[in-house]
Amino acid sequence: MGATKTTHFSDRQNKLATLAKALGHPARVAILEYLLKKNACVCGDIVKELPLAQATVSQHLKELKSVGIIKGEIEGNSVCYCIDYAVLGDFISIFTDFIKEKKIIVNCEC
Amino acid sequence: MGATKTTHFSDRQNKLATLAKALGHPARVAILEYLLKKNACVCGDIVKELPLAQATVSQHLKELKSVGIIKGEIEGNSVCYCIDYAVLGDFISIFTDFIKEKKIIVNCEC
DNA sequence: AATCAATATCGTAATATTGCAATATTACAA
DNA sequence: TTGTAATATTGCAATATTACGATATTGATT
Repeated sequence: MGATKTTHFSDRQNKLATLAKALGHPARVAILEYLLKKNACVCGDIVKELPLAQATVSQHLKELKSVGIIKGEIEGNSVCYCIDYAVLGDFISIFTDFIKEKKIIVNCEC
Repeated sequence: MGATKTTHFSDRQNKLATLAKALGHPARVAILEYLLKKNACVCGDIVKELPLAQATVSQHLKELKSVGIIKGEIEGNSVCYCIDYAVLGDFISIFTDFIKEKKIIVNCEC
């Protein structure tokens, strides 16, 4: 085994899990944090910002890109990354929905 | 390698990553969803609810417990799980803060 | 005490993730 | 066109995760 069983879960559950997983590494949190602050920036700046090798950062960027939460645009020699706010917004609303199902009056029976 | 480098990231980044990671599996999303709906329930019910073997569910519960987002209380020979709303609330506020740093006027320069 | 039911833990196989050096690729500059 | 700077990709080693059968543990029941 080792592979996640996704087929038996709902699309919504899988989607939330996939996006949460993308946030599930401090380097990727740091990348997003930086992009949220700068709004957009060149890959090289991200590499300089992080305590990881260029190859590793590139891999994390790829992962964030594959989930759709960021996008990169080639600018001559370099690549400018920015957050895809549509996807991030989607994530936030799924997460918000998820949380909203909770009963307001918190009264754990156990 | 294979181990995440946490030392060079901030506590806040690591915390957010850790909690996001806990949500990064559809089974754990499903467990939390169920607990949010039921407010509290016995382990056996969760096992019945999920398309996974008892041992696997137990492992996922352990992971959620280790992050603190749920807690289990022994009730005779069964265990009643519920969400720790303090921790979940903490998570939500960290996430909200994280998001709030974004510039409202979204205008990607790339 | 013996058994049963519920849950946790162990052991292990399959797969995924993390990290990096080395190398490839690409666009620009000289 | 040769070189250089910026990114991406490849290949690989170390470690983590996922999944589950088997077994242990614990409380309840007989």
